Amino acid sequence: MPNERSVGSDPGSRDATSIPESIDAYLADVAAFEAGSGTPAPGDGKQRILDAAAELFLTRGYAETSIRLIADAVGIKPASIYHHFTNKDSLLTEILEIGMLAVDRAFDDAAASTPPEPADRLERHVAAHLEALFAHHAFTATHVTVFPFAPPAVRNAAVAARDDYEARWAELLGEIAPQLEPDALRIARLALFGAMNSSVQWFDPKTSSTADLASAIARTVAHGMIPTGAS
Amino acid sequence: MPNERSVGSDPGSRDATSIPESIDAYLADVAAFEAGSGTPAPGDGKQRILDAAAELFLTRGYAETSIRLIADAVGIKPASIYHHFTNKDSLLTEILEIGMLAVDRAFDDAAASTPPEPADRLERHVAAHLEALFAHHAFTATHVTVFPFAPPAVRNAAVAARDDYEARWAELLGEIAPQLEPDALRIARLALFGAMNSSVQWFDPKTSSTADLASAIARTVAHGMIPTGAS
DNA sequence: GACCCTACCGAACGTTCGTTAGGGTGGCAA
DNA sequence: TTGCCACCCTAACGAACGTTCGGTAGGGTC
Repeated sequence: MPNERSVGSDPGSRDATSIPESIDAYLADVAAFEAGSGTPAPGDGKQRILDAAAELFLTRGYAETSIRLIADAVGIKPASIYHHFTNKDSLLTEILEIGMLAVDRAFDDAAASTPPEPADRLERHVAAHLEALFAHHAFTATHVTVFPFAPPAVRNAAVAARDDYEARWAELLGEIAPQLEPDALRIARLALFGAMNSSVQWFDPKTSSTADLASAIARTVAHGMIPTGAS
Repeated sequence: MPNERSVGSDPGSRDATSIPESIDAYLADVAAFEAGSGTPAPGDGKQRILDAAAELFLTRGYAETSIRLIADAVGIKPASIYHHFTNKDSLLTEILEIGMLAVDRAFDDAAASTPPEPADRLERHVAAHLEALFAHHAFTATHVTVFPFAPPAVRNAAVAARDDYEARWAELLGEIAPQLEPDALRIARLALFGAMNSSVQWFDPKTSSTADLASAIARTVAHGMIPTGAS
């Protein structure tokens, strides 16, 4: 309920700062690209800017990444970026929205299938979050490390979607662990978020599988790392 | 056990804007360490620069915080900062060293007392880490959020001490949860770090006690958030 | 008084920043 | 053919950046 799904695939309207459509187009193009078609799609320039900027923002930081550096990475001149984005802030805003959309859809997919056991349900959602985190790594991980230092205007534009996503997790964990009090539940939720999101800084999806990571984290969170018996 | 001895005993500090921090112990150590040059360095002004810079780096980010902004916060002119620090990088380096020293000493204190139960031992160390995290908040939290985007030279200078601290935790958790395999142990350790350190972004030590936070996190990590059930 | 030292300042340096103005393509629609 | 439009360019703007330099006030030491 909290999240809005009325995206649609209508590429018609283009209101100066109308962003959701382009996000949808972006995700569609990414899916098409990953499906095998390596041909440069129309509107390719903007997405290449987004990709390069997200990667640079993530590795270097927002303020440390200049427009000129992004332009060099794409292979164009700095002024050309302003044909696709009104300013640097809007570039980061769009990246954050793409990342939020990715994890939100992953939550949808995980919620669609309903495992019986609470532990399995938790693990499925943890796996969905982590897979989205690394599948669209540059866009989702930006939420973890870059967001805290983003300009206030950018943070304010992204905070609503973030709150919605956290609310979905709060509801889920409330059902999974009904015995926990609200305070403990809130701490457990935020600690779980910290544990999962911190993995973008130390987990390499090329050496291990995200499924293994998800099961390890989910198992620890579900049953703890000390075998039952000790008080 | 927590090391907060000389908070307000001396009327030496005359300013109301500075955050009360017990960094004098650190400065004594630095003076003893650099005894070769023979410069005693009383350093009241330097201390205020460190406090203001740490707070600004933490809230705004490193690149986003200008030397002029730090100088304004302290009440001096930008050029005066270069009397105490060779450049901006060295300012961040020193802040990171102070933060690392704080958590490392907290680990020492926690290790000095040896509780019998693994769960109690874990909780004591979690509490020690979290208390250091919030007692020297601006200096320790900088390691969490600012470090990833610090200039490479600064990161390289701080990475050794960070590795040492992580190794101490790895040994501790290996003793607490000997049944876990190395891979699972590593993930559990890093996930625990992510959970604890993320609290600097959502926990307010003024509304709740860090001890409650520590027990909540430690209990979740030790026994999980799902009551004893089949996996 | 001569000398040194710490702490700070005013003024400026050269560089990089985000951003804008204006011009030139090539392709597609009429 | 003409006109438009998406796209990218060169060139430059003012502002802010980290940093340096020469200088000064004050205090301690012989």
